Amino acid sequence: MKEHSPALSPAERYIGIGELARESGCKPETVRYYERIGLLPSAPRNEGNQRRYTASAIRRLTFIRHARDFGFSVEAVRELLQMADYPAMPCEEVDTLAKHHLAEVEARLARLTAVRDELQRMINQCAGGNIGQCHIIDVLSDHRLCEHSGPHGGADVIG
Amino acid sequence: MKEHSPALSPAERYIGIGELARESGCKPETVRYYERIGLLPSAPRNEGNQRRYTASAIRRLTFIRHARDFGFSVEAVRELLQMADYPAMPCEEVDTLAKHHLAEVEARLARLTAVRDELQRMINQCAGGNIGQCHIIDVLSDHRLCEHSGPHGGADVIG
DNA sequence: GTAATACCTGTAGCGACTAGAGGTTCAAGC
DNA sequence: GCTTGAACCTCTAGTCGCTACAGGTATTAC
Repeated sequence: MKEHSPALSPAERYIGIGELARESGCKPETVRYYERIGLLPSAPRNEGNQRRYTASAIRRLTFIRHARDFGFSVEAVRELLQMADYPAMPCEEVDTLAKHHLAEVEARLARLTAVRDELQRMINQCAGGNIGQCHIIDVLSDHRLCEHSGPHGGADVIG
Repeated sequence: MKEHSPALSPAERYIGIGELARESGCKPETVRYYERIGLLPSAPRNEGNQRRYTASAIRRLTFIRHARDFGFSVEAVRELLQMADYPAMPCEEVDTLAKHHLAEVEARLARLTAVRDELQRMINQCAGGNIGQCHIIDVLSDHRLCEHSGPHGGADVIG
């Protein structure tokens, strides 16, 4: 099938989902997923029902991908996208969102650092004998052997 | 209903799933989940079909909880538990597992640190005008504005 | 005896994708 | 025009490690 709109400038030529995915660094499945959850608008289709995209989709998807790389949740990205659509609005909310996210990242960093230190400590103290004498197993068996006696934060914080 | 075995020493008295959960710092649902996936052995039941536990279950669950707090995956915990069950074996494998996990934690730390720095940088550079001039939106729109130009590692690494 | 609490099973949901089945469309070469 | 293979389509289910709920039973305290 031919393209829907045959006369487009190079800047507005249509591309398929595969090329969009390559350009923006994600997979076609992910693009369809983002469309399904409303992060990307429903793409126009050609006569064969395949999605066609222009450069603006590449920009939007790159923005999404990049914000996700920064660890913003999909919901936060949704808000950021809405804000980015209104360039005349004050950027206070963007600032707040970013600062909130920074605080979360810093908290995770702190917990992850504590975990790293404790892991290092227990590995260093393992003398290499058998499991019965192994300090690693000891520490895992008994929380009191940790330097930092609080919980390390839960696995969700770590991984 | 009465307990199955009425004459137990204090060290071997049976407790219910709620007390086990409190003792080891997780929830009853999680305990049942661990049993279902085979991290905990099937608990014996009383005549009313309720799970009864002894102190050894508390120890095993505490071990699991603690290893999870360190960020070990459930599969890694499964291996650690198997190893802990054979105290006479050399602890090389435990060591390897722990070191492997440490390496992953360090990699995550590095990526998370890069994300924090970039977030800080973009927040600091935001002059507080409107969204059209907002550096935060700019950076998210254009990866080239990052100091570290590689991908930050994907959201899974972050959150 | 009764009421509150704890427990049971089974199923579905979370977040953010990812993978696969089973079918259609497109682009290129002959 | 025909064939082949890649790219695309939809829909569903799986990942990880729980968590929550519905609808029922058992235990415990008063």
